[in-house]
Amino acid sequence: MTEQPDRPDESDALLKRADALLTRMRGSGPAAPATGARGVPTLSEPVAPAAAGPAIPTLTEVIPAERVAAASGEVISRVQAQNLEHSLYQRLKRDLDQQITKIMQERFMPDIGAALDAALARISQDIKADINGMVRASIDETLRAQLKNLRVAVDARSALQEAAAAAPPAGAASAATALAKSFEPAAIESRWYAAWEKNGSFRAGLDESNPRRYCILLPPPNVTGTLHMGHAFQHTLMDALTRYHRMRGYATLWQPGTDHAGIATQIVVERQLEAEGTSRQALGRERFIERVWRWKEESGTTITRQMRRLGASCDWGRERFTMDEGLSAVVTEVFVRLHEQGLIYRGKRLVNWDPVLKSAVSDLEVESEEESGTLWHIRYPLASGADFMVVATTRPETLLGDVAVAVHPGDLRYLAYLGQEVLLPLTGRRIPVIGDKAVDPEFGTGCVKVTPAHDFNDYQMGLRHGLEPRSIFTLDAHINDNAPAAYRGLDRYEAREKVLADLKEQGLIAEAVPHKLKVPRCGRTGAVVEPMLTDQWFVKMEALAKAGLEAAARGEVRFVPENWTATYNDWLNRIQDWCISRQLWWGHRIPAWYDSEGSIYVARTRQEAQARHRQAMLDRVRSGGRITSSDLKQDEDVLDTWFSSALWPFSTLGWPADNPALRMYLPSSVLVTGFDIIFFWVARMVMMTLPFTGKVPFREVYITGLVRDAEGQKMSKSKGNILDPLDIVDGIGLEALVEKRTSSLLDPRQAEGIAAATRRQYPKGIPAFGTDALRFTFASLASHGRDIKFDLSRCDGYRNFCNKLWNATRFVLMNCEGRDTGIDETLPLEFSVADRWIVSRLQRAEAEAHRAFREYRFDNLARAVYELTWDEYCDWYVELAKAQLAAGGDARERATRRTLARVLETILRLAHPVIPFITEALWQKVAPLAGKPGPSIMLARYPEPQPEKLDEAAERELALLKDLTNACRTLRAEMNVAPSQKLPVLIQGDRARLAPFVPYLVALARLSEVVIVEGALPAAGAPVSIVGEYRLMLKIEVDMSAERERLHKERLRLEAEIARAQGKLENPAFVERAPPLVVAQETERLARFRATLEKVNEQLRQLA
RNA sequence: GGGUGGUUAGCUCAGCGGUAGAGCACUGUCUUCACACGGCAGGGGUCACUGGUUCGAACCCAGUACCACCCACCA
Repeated sequence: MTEQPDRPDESDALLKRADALLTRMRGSGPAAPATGARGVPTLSEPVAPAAAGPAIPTLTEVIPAERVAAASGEVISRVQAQNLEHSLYQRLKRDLDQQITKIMQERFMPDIGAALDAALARISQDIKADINGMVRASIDETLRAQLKNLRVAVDARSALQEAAAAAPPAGAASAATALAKSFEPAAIESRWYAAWEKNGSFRAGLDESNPRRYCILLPPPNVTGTLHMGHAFQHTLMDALTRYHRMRGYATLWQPGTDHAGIATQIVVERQLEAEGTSRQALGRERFIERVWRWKEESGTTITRQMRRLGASCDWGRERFTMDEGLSAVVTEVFVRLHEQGLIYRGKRLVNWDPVLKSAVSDLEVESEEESGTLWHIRYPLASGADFMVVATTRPETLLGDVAVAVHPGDLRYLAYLGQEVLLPLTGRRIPVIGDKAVDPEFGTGCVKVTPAHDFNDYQMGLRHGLEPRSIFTLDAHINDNAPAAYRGLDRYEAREKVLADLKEQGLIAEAVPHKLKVPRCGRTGAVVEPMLTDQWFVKMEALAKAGLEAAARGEVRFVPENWTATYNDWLNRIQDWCISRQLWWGHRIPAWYDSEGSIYVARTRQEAQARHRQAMLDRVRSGGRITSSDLKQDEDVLDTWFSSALWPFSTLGWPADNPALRMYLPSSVLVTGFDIIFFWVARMVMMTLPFTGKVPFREVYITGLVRDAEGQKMSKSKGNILDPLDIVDGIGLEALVEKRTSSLLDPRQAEGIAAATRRQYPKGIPAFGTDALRFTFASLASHGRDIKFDLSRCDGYRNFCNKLWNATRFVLMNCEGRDTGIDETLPLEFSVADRWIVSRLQRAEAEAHRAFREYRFDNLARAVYELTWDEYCDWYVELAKAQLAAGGDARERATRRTLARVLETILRLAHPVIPFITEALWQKVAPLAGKPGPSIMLARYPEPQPEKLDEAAERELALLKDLTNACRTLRAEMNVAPSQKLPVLIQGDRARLAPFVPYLVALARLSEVVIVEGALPAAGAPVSIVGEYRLMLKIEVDMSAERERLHKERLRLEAEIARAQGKLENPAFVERAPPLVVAQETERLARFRATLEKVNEQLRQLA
């Protein structure tokens, strides 16, 4: 540090002198002619490319021919391109450096002197900078041109595989094989998933002697569906949980399967038929169902194939489908039993009716959206002719079905009209005016038209007043014959127009005010739902719901996060009977048969129903009645899809037959799902599983957030904002992405906007991140109680993490393969503070991982693994290990290698549940070095924390070393010391304590020398630097925190004492005895405590 | 109308009584021999607002505003 040759003013002066020298030399020197026309540049002249002496080599000169050939024939990945660029860059740079040096040496007289040398150093820097720019530009341009010319591979996957094939085979048995420079996920993923599945690693544990059992039921996706981000997210969590417990030695089952998804699937197939110019009606029921089955066979494997790509470790051998024979039998069995218990009944009720689908739908399937409409005020003339009553309605067409006008019984305005009749306009019918408390006198006119057949409230009102509902709609929502002839056959909206026009003509519309109203639409078809009186099957919910509530209250079913319990309870408390019949064709046919008189026989089979019928007829014959034919007709309807889903927890386990799986895995451990199906599915599973098995279906329900897009919008195909998880895994080009997003829009006019937004958001398409990076991202986003705005840039970070892990492994392999990693326990080992420290940190991370799994805090799990791996292992331990290995010493090196290998091996196991592929591939190579070779990481044990290995002393020492190192680095920066220069440092402190760090400090902070002094600081101006305040700072920190803690404890103690004293005071018995004294004492103590606090605070302020 | 959650760096989010954090983005610098998908150094915050509790509040309490979502619906 005695000289600073790089100071600008000095070197400028040097430069001028050098220029002068050169100018003189150019005139007479012998070097000039040799360079010909190019001439010799002066040092202060800008270096133009053409004048830079040797021509810059062209790309083809530098790239080995075979690589160019390889690159032009195939699509290369981004990483490969970068690697290529990087190596090119390095090579060009090296060549240029050499050339520059050579030119400098040849052209300039060696005796110009040291001054010129310094100037040369600077000028060559400038030249380098320029050349760097040119090289970058040239490479960039060339690569871009090259990429443009590349043929787009027909099959992206095969290209990927080719690319992967070029890399050394991952996980090969030979420990000597080198890893590729960067992590390339594709090959690893396909190789290992196949291996796991083939080896039966996912199979359910059916050993009943194992008391630890873990089971997750996969919420069955639609059989013909495709994987979306929500699935990928939840499956990641389920897979992590399953892998974690499997590695901990639990008997595990992740039960997969698919759902027949009645409405959704039927609609899809109907659309196909429509495109073919036919229809389900034309085909007939039987052929239509055949057709659906065919479609299921075709596309039913898509989603399970996609799940495999994500590494889902389900037991595929146990895969079930809700329409399988076995599961269908369970559905029938349950239906029959519920019917026998009187919990299923058939009846004519007002239900939500989808006029497009022509089926009933449950309340849950109806979604209300606010739309603007009009509130019409319509005059109903009194029958007496004396006056009008003005009713307000948003649905004027339903007046054709009115059976009364209602007012609030206490409404003084209309008191006189109660009991009178009004003349229903357009129909001439006379209907009564009734009083009902449900009418809000404040709203509208305070008069309500009552249409029991087409409104749920009116239906209830009708029941209360004994009014007969009058249906005016056909099942496809056209006016029926109950209405005046003029309206018959009109669609409901045409009817509205005509009714309004006719009323207007008769002067019966008093007012029309704009009004916001909620329009109920079917969640599936989007059609406006019509309340309709029809015959349907229902499940009585009251008793079932009560049992469900009690199970949660007893804690047998626990929600995580807990606040969802309230949602669950709330719904069960207000539950209505469940309409389970659907007028569809695709689904479980209701096991009920009718005879010609309409008597119902619910039975498991037609034979059973017929037997039942014969018995009934026999009874009737005996009592002298008539008999009907035994030609029974089965109910045409099918069951709500959710009926079979509700049975999933036991139907998949082979119920009602007793078997090991049923005994071991009911109740299952946890259900992982979104809040959107708490009602549809979660609650119903509890209610249906309890009565039939006496068990709850699952002990815990982990409710995940919903995956939304980067703007927080729900992802949906019709909005064109979907991300396909596999596109993140494999990558996708911009054009393909745009095509995908705009192909299935509800409104094709949006296409342009969506295409533009997509191009803006992903100008280069999506690069391939690999499954592990995607899974890690999901895990890191999975905090509680929040929806997930999926942000691709998070993926970036975790892809980098995978690469970091990959390269850390490369480092360990380079240093440990073929060397002594301390597997032979008899050889001496000498562990350093650093070794003990990283082991201690590892222990903490392990404890954190277990806690995270217990609490379903996958974000904390991800963070623990990330920070341990990157911030501790890579940033510090590996660097420290380099110093240790360089320092030499058998026992020390052995201990270092042993620690390097074992900690890494443990990290891999720790991370495996989240990032299964990369950990498996790396583990194959690392495990032997750690003395734990095995066929698969899946069979290795998950690390259990060993508290005895926590080493707080080592952690404190390392913290000190980190601080020292950082202080030295800061010092370097502040003193502006060039990276190539070494810096001597003097540290004041405890010699015995600091001495062990010296080698580390020298290596980590690029010091040339560390001197530790005790006592006084050296004189000012000495050629050393001082990191003297250092120890003092630490001391303050420690003292402050200790003091705080002491005060806090003291305060808690005093507060407790005061609370006790107050408790005594409130106790009359005590007050009688000796109250005043105690209070005085406690108050005084409190005052003293406050004074102490004041004092300490003052001290703290001063210190700060 | 009832309920739940949210508001912290440019963006996405952790933190939930004790010196404001991460990833991405940004600035500078470095082709060093695990990693440029990297290292090192850095900039960037009245933790929505107002009160209260506390020695101390992003954190606890009360209220306000705004944003989501769920449930029930007034025709």
